[in-house]
Amino acid sequence: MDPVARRNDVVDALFRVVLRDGLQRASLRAVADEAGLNIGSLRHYFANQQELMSFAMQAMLDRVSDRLLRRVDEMGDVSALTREQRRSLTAGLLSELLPLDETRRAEVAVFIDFVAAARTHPAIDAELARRSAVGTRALVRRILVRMEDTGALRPGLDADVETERLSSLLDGLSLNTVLHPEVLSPEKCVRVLQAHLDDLTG
Amino acid sequence: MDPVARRNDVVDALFRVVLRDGLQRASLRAVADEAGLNIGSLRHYFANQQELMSFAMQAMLDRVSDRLLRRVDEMGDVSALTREQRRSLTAGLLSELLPLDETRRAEVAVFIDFVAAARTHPAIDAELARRSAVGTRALVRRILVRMEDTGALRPGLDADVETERLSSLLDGLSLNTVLHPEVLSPEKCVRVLQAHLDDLTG
DNA sequence: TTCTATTTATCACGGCTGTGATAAATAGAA
DNA sequence: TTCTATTTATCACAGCCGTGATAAATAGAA
Repeated sequence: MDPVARRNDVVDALFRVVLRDGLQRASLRAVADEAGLNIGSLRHYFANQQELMSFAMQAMLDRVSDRLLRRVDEMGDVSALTREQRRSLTAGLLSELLPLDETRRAEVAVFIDFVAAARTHPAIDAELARRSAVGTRALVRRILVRMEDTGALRPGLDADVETERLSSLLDGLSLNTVLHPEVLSPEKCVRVLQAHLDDLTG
Repeated sequence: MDPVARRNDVVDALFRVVLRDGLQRASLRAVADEAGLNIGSLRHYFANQQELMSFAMQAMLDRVSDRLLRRVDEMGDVSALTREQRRSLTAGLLSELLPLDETRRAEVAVFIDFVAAARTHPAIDAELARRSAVGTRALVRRILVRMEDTGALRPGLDADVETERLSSLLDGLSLNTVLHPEVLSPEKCVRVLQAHLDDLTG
């Protein structure tokens, strides 16, 4: 059996447990049960809890990152597009970070548990959580710079401030869509993002 | 001994534990130790874990709510103020929700653990978390409406969308300031909020 | 003082936790 | 087939958990 595939199976099981019962209940035994493995087998692939958690969090970040890169690849040559088309692509790219379907909703739910736990839980790598925040801001900043280069950005904006404003808005929208779906629906989530991008365009 | 004061002492101890070690480690024994009580004493004031958690979360919401109301009271007659003064008051009021000092930082840190756990943890009242989200939006909406009434709001804005945009921005800013202080400082947090309010003014 | 209600303090139980140690089963190469 | 390395499966241990039950101490009123 391919050990890489096995580890991914375990990570999938972990995500299901966290989504359903919360990170609190994601014990080694619970994850092993969910994966249909004996705890001994699980421990053969992950020496201890810390290793499993770090691997799982890294795997989640990789998945999101891969999806984003695939989006960028599919975009192709941007210079040949109209301003309207470019705006749509930008919105689509950032939407990749929002919990708009069940897959991304699960990801964000698990992610919230992870970053919240990273503040205090010894087995969860706080550095990984920090890197994801930095990564989001790097992406958002690149998008804003590109908008500015193509003249799509309203003049007189502070790049630092606008990067943080859009990044934190995305985080807040994700948080509320997942934790309070009856307060913030995915559709409204998109409308808010759209409104913000329109505002930046001026 | 005043039972009300005792319960508040316990809640304070709970907050300290959650801030330092996370909600995960806030067991009845740990909270009792932090409060300098025997677990038996603690259980005399709180029959079980669920009762303690609900009471603590309610207490936290009350504290924030009280601070907001006090702010509103101190504002007095708004109509006598200049536009600039009113803008400053608005920013100050909303800043009450941001983790700008150690007190509010602790509150937000505890709050994050609570709302995240509310999604799955049986002992934590999810309805309370929902109400706090609804409450924030009611406050933000009232502020936006008041701005519109005094002509301080840029025309052509969708109230629903702007309410959610500002609310989620506040949530995102709070989240990142607490979880990634090296990425988002309290000072930058304020600057971002200020920029957003300026944007709404037009 | 005596009685009563409040408050504080222990003990015990079953259950779950991560993990060390070790045995059993399986698969693949020689 | 035989040997070896991988994979799977158990057992045990110390530690923490919430909670039920009950005893001890304290305070305040009669």
